[in-house]
Amino acid sequence: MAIDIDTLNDPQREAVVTTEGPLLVLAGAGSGKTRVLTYRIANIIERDLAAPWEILAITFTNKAAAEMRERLGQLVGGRSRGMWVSTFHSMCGRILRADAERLGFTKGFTIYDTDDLKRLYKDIMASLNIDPKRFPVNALMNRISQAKNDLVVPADFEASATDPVGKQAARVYTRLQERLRAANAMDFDDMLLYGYLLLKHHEDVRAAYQQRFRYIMVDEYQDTNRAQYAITQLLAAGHRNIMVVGDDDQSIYSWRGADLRNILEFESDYPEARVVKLEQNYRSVGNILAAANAVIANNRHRKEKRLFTASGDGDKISVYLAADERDEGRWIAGEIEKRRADGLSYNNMAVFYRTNAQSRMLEDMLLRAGVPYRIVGGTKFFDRAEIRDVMAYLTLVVNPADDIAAKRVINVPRRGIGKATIERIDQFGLEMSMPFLTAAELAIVDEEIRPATRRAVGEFLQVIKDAQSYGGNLRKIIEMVIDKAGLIRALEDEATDEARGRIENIQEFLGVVDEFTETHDVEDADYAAPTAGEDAGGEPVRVLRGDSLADFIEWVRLRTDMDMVAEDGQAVTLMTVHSSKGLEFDCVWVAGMEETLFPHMNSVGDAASVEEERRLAYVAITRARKKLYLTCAQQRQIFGQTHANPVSRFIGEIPGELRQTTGLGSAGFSGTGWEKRGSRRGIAGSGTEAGEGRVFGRSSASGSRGRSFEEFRASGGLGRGERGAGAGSRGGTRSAASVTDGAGRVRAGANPNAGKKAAAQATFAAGDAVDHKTFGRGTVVKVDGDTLHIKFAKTGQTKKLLKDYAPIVKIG
DNA sequence: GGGACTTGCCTGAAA
DNA sequence: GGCAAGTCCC
Repeated sequence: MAIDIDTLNDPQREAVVTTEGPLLVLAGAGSGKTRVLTYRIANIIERDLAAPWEILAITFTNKAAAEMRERLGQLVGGRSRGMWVSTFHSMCGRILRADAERLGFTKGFTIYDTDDLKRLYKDIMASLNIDPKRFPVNALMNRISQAKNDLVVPADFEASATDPVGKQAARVYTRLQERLRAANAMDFDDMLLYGYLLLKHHEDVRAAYQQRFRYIMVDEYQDTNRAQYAITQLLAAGHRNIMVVGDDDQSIYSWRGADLRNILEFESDYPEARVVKLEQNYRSVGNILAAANAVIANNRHRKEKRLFTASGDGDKISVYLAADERDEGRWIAGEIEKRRADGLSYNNMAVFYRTNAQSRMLEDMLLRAGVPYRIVGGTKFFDRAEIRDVMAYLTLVVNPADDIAAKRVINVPRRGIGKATIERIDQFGLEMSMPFLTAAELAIVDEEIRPATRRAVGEFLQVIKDAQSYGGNLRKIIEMVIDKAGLIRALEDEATDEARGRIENIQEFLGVVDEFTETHDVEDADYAAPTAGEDAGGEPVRVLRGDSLADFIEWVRLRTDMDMVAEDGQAVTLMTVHSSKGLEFDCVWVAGMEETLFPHMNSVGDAASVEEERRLAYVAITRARKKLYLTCAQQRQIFGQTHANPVSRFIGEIPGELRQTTGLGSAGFSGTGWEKRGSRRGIAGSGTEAGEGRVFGRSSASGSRGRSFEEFRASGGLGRGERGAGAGSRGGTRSAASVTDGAGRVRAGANPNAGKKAAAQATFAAGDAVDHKTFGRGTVVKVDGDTLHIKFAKTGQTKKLLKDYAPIVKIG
């Protein structure tokens, strides 16, 4: 298929056809960045400027890489085969596997994720007698991670660390790298660090990749850290055909090492660089774009841009002042149903929040209103204990030196191998400098250990050995390991709902195995060019084969739940603002627009952090195509404490004529009786009781630029046509968001026939089957006013629950 | 060795 | 308030 360059605007076209030399593309939100990237690659291919394997496109997430690959497939079909479209980490993984020996690793090295790494840290800290109370694990981990991202090796770190934490970190860092190497393992940061060191110190390797990659493209360049920057520099030094794409206004990851200098100084790194600005926004209506522009204009440190759009103004931005987070969630649910009634699909709607803790109440309210939703992030599939257990077994098959994996599962499922035995083996292994697994082998003949325990150790080792010598295909090997280890059997014996859930997860994991096999067919590899370390012009190297256990493990390690956001069915998307980057929806709700929440309290007080929060707000606003809603709550429970915080400064930064405010006593708020309950509670964080017992905005954020609810309303925050504030309509009035039926019971969600699964209605009768968030399935035995008597299947106990507060859903 | 109880934590989160 | 890790106790 030919690409049609005429459909691009001028700067877009310039970026596409500028193939030679360094190119910086400053791509504003919604300016068609991905299109430019894919068209540019397609253009290179179509004009035969390079073979596919001479092109490298780097993204930050697997999801982004997969999307790009798909869009490229549509543009150039099979000619994208062999192209490296990958994340920094998987690219480094590939480079490192090919020459692992040069750095003292073998090709089968394991990648440790944060959880594995933490175990190792604790281990090391114990052996170095470092008190985790004085030096928290997380602090040391952060410090060392930062060092790795800055390409500081242990020796350099030691020399520069003068503060107490730094000194301890230096000890840990040195030992950590030794232990990782002994376990033939790397953490995520090491992949970049060692990737860099390999290229830096092995000239033949560097030269091979420098020659190979004629064209290099890096997406989201504003998010690169120093290590990624340095790797990019090295790789691009050959042909200097380096294109980076980014938007400094969307840099929201400085806390994980992203360095804005990388993009701001691109032009001094490459003086001959061409710079293209994409400023036409094709996503949002005028009012939304104007709001975004107005907010971001308050940042002092940024490259000046003027985003514009050709589309009309569209609706004003709706601001809703809720009484509390419950009201906020319910209002959002109501508005969602209204938009749904207008004919908009749930898939085009999303609710964002600043912190994950906010999702609970929003979920609860959507559930009650019967609004189907899906959550991005949160509990991660691959982080579940049962999945990690399976992965640990598989890892041991490929890398028996992986002590963390061995210690994790030697007694999973329970085999009667206790702490004492594990410590004994571990100690012995450390003394003899042998892997834990080898030490365990010797423990079988250790007379000091009980015979039954020794037998159990033998059984455990046998599982690994059997798998190592097993010849079947990938799925068969994995099934065999699960079977021989008895993982599912042990769960079956538990016979609880939770255990059944875990079994389902393991089965789903097998589905993931199939997915891997399907998406990594053997042919793919035939298109890859030789890597360094192979004879030049030799056999094409096979990378990621569909049937290799080691490849499967790496693939799993480098992927996350972001990749698993299935598009099945109709549902509203719930996620943090951070995870919304790169996405877009017709309608967007941003909840919790209050000082101390957004901007977050940890950021106020530091100008640079506030600017990052503002960029975050900018990202949130620019996700919306047609309609944007911002909500805030007058009071809110955070970690069990009630807080009353002023309206977010970011709302104030949107010009008044662009927004329309409702809430707090207006028709969107009433008739449920919540407010009575809520008002009985005290309000923390403000020692002041204002008139009528209401305390507005006198809490933790005093002195900030956010405005209290009263100020906000008094200052004309409520525009024309808005319902009056405090109009005395509290209680008893019908509203769109909640309907009171004849019996005084409340049904959340005004759209009764929105046919969705698990439609929750807050009306219960005896005999109803319900599902409780923690207690599981149960049956309503009796309804006593607001109190439900529910008998739970799991425990057999009957509990009294308040229908409006308990996390229960009617099912069936 | 394993279950019950207590403590401490808590922004965001890719690979 | 909720969760996970650590500690205690049988």
